Amino acid sequence: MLDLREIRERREEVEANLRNRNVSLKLDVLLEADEHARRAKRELDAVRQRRNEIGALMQTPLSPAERARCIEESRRLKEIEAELDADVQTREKERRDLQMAVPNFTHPAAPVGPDDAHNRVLRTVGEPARLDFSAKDHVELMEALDLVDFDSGAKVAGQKFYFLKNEAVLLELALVQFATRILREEGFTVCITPDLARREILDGIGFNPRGASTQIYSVADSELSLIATAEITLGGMLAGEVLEAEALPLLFGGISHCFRTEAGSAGRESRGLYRVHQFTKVEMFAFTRPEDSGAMHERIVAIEERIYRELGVPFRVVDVCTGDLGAPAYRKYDLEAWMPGRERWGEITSASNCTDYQARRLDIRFREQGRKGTRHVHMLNGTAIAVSRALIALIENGQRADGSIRLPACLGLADIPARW
RNA sequence: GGAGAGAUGACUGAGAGGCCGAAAGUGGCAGAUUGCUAAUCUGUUGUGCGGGUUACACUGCACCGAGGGUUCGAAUCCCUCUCUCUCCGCCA
Repeated sequence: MLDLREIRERREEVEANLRNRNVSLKLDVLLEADEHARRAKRELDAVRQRRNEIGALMQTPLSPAERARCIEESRRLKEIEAELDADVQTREKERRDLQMAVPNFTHPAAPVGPDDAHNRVLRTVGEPARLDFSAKDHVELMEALDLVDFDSGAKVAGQKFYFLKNEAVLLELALVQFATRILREEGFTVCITPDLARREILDGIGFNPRGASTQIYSVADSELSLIATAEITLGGMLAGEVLEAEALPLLFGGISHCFRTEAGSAGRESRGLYRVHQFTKVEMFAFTRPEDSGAMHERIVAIEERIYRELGVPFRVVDVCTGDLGAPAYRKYDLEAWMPGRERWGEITSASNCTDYQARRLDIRFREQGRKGTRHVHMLNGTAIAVSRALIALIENGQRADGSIRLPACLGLADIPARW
């Protein structure tokens, strides 16, 4: 959410940003709604003022007749107030809905373009292995090695659910531990978070739990939804709090399951584990002072790079273009691993600097000595390890001609032996 | 799941229909002072949204967990919800 005053004052900039991001939204409509809401509020305040005056009068000595007149007027105003109040409510809601649709500002260096074809590759680490045999994809490999069972997943929970089995289970646990260890080394406070969260928290982070195209599963008859990422719970942790400047930056790691409906993405790049309804993820989250978020963003990507370097997976770092940024992100870097089975790069992590966009909504501020008032913190998130995607990268890159899978030493696991 | 207690400003904690945006203390900020690393004294110190001003000043409304209700008037009374604590039950 952007500040309304800022939208008013930086109108040109906001409109240019909407174009760059390919968001069709009429700012006029919002500004008009804002005008209406403020006018309605002014009228309401005037009525309330009068009623307060009457209240004060009632405390002074009055004749019974005057008294009766006051009560009468106040009663009458009360009805008007109720009407005006309802009007203010609806107008403010209108305004808020529109305001929420305005995406964050964009880092000036982010590439401009409508879709991911315009993402900029910043650097490539490692090289796609040249295999002297024809590469299999992870589905083929994992089914042959009895590491995954999609059929049973579908039977029990539906398409795009799966049972992870045998060495793949150890692999998931090892990956989670590996990432957790690194995050602790890097100074993160590591948490296992709830897998569900309240609607207002989802909203604050920028996920919409309702609507036709929602990515979010909601629990019927409750305010709860299954989280799509621990970004939601970690960001929500400090909702409504005022932090001390000296306490910043605050770094949290979160281990959680992630649930996604993947509405509308059927068939697209969805083979095997690439796009599933549930997976495990270790997430990084940072709360910083505004002036520190740029450097923190670089640091988060550096940690992601460290993780995948140690895992020995070839990857590249991509600066995501304006049209492909989510609404809250000011700038976003993705890591894309080489996936031999698909013979292309596939997203394995994502690091976003959301500046104060989420903090304003969640009301997370900080106070510092010598400065009046409080400011909103900047919030950043990044993937340490999304297990399902990491499995694809590890298994496809680790495959050998004999059908066995080589695993990186840092996980402390033996290679997975061939079964045929 | 059952019974009870509670939620007040950055924090502790009073307030029990109008004199309460809210005592007092702590902390923060500004100043005074003192021969010694801090004490003492004085002042000041909430947030949001409006109006107003070049900018201040000034000013209106709202906010005492959230949402409703009663009342001319609610932090205070009633209802619902959320959360915290205590006890009992149940369970992993």
